[in-house]
Amino acid sequence: MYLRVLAELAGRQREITSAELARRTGYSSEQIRKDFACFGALGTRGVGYRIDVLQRQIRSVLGLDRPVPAAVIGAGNLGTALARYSILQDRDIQVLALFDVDPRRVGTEIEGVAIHHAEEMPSVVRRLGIRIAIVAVPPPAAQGVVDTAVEAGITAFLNFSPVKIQAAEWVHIQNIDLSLELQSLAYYVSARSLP
Amino acid sequence: MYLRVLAELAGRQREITSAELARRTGYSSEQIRKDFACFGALGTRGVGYRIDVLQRQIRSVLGLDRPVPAAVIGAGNLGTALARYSILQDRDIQVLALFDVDPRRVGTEIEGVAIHHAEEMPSVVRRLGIRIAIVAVPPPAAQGVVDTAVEAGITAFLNFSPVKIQAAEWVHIQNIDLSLELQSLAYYVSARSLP
DNA sequence: TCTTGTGAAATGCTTCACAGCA
DNA sequence: TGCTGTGAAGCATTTCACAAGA
Repeated sequence: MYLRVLAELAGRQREITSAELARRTGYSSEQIRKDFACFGALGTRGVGYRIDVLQRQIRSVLGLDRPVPAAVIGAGNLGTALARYSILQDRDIQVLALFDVDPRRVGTEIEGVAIHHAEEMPSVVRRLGIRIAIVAVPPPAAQGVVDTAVEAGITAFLNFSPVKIQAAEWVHIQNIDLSLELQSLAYYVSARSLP
Repeated sequence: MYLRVLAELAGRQREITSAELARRTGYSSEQIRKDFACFGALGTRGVGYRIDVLQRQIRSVLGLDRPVPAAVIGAGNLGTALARYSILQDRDIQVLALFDVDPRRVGTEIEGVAIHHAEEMPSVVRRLGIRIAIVAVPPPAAQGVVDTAVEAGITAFLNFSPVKIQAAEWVHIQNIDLSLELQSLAYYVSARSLP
């Protein structure tokens, strides 16, 4: 979030105060100063933080100082949409491959990125240096593709399947559960008691 | 999450203990008992909670005791995929309409659900009783479509645009920021220091 | 004078421990 | 005996308040 706000400001000014960042992000200024202190960024009292230094430092902490090769597993509706989204929007995470098991999809491409058969994962992952996988397969297939991907050397996952995936503790799995998000929305619908 | 686990168990058994739910969800048993106490569910000491009572009670608290009509705003790649996903997967949240401004899309349909022009939002929302909107439009358009939707009477949003949306405090906006999720993944990629 | 950097206080959340009931 | 229900304790996070430095 800091990177996003800083990118907007980068051309216009050289420094930014924690108070101004607070206004733009919605976090408190103390929180921001604590965060920055935590990853070693230091500001100038009476002035603020240098934007370019901050950007470099945050990128370095997040591991975004070079592009990170990624793959999308599952080239159905959601997988395809996510691939398009990531390819076009994100410069830091580069989607270099898709995987699927459907022979009608394998061999085609999305925005110039090839769809490989899931069995080719080990070789393709190694060849392209892929480090991140976005999982968008049907729930019953999720555990299996993650197992395969872990064996191929991937340790970071963004999982869209609504299932709890088991993996070694050094594997990071970040879940986005659309069903859960949708259902929890119902709670906030006002006037539920109306006819 | 409780509903998902309970649905799996519903046929097989009548009661469930907080300890067993803890095993299946990953939350602690005390947490679960506190949650259940909080929304008025009560179990039987020595036995556990009745699954059917629990389901009814959770649905009632969440406002899922009847289907909730919803719409998807933005029928691009992501919007279309989300619509398909919601229509097919979710029985509690019913996507009854899509909205877009592109005349090539307006008038067509996705899985039998019509794509309307965004200008028709007020009348369509009123006619179909829509209470939830899933926002999947380009960032610059997000604030505008939310304003329109709020005026049409929608108070709950699931926003996929990477922008902070301003709205009255009685409007609930839940954000899913794919860029942020992706970028934060980079942090968990192991061996960042390798060549 | 303005803003950082940070211990201390306050607040919120989770876990513990056990009384109470079927 | 087994499991719920819940105050109390422990732990974590956030906010406050202010000293220190440009």
